[in-house]
Amino acid sequence: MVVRNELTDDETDRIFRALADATRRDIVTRVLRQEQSVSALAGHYAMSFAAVQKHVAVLERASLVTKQRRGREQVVHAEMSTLHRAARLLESYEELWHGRARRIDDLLAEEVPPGGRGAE
Amino acid sequence: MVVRNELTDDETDRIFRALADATRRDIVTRVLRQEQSVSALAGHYAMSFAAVQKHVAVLERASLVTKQRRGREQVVHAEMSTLHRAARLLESYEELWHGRARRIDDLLAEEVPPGGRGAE
DNA sequence: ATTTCGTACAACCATTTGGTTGTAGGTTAC
DNA sequence: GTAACCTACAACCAAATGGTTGTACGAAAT
Repeated sequence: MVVRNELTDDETDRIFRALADATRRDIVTRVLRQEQSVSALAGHYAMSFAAVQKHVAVLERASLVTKQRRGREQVVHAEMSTLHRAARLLESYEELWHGRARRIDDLLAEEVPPGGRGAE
Repeated sequence: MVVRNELTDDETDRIFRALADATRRDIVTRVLRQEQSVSALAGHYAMSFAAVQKHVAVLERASLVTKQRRGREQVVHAEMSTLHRAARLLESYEELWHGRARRIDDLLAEEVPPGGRGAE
């Protein structure tokens, strides 16, 4: 299987949206430590089983977790590669910022290249 | 000023939710490269000025950017520390995974002697 | 002074989200 | 077989999201 290292906008949307909820982040940390069935996960939260199931589904659509049947249980485990790629994306933002100092030198040297307004 | 290195659930919610939109991520990368006024930013997108203004407000509430008045413009610049802390959070998930075979309890028992790793 | 520019904000709308309950199907246990 | 358990999914609801237009106000340019 070919593993692209870059994320599409949609994939990134789903990943960050999935991580933008404390319950889902908690689910992620739990299954990072140890994979668990959906109902085992549900036992930890003060909400219905169906609600937890939905949260898992959101994480699954974001490829942050996968499910695997085992008997009558569905075992949830973390998908590290996705988490890693999200981390790399944020790190690339940091790199972008660190490269900003160089750009400022250029600006000072050149003082606003002509035609700066139009493009893109 | 004391800079907590950990994020509350609410802060983390806001950060990831803010990043879960392609337009807002693009705004972040633009102001990471170079700070820009809100209207300059708005010029880059096929949506109303008010919509862009709202996106900036979402990023601002997440502390991913700050605004600074300059003349009649409001200049948006990136808040690296927040981006960095989000990146660190994801990295801590990765560390969690790498250490998952070990007993976490031992780590917790030993960690953080009072005053140990406070300010940054 | 008047106009123009950049911003702020309210009101409105369609869609999505995060929760609920209820129903149904497949597995394991008795 | 029957009961109990785990999961799936639909229907429903309140609240949040992402967009719009319109109005208003301060700063700058004329």
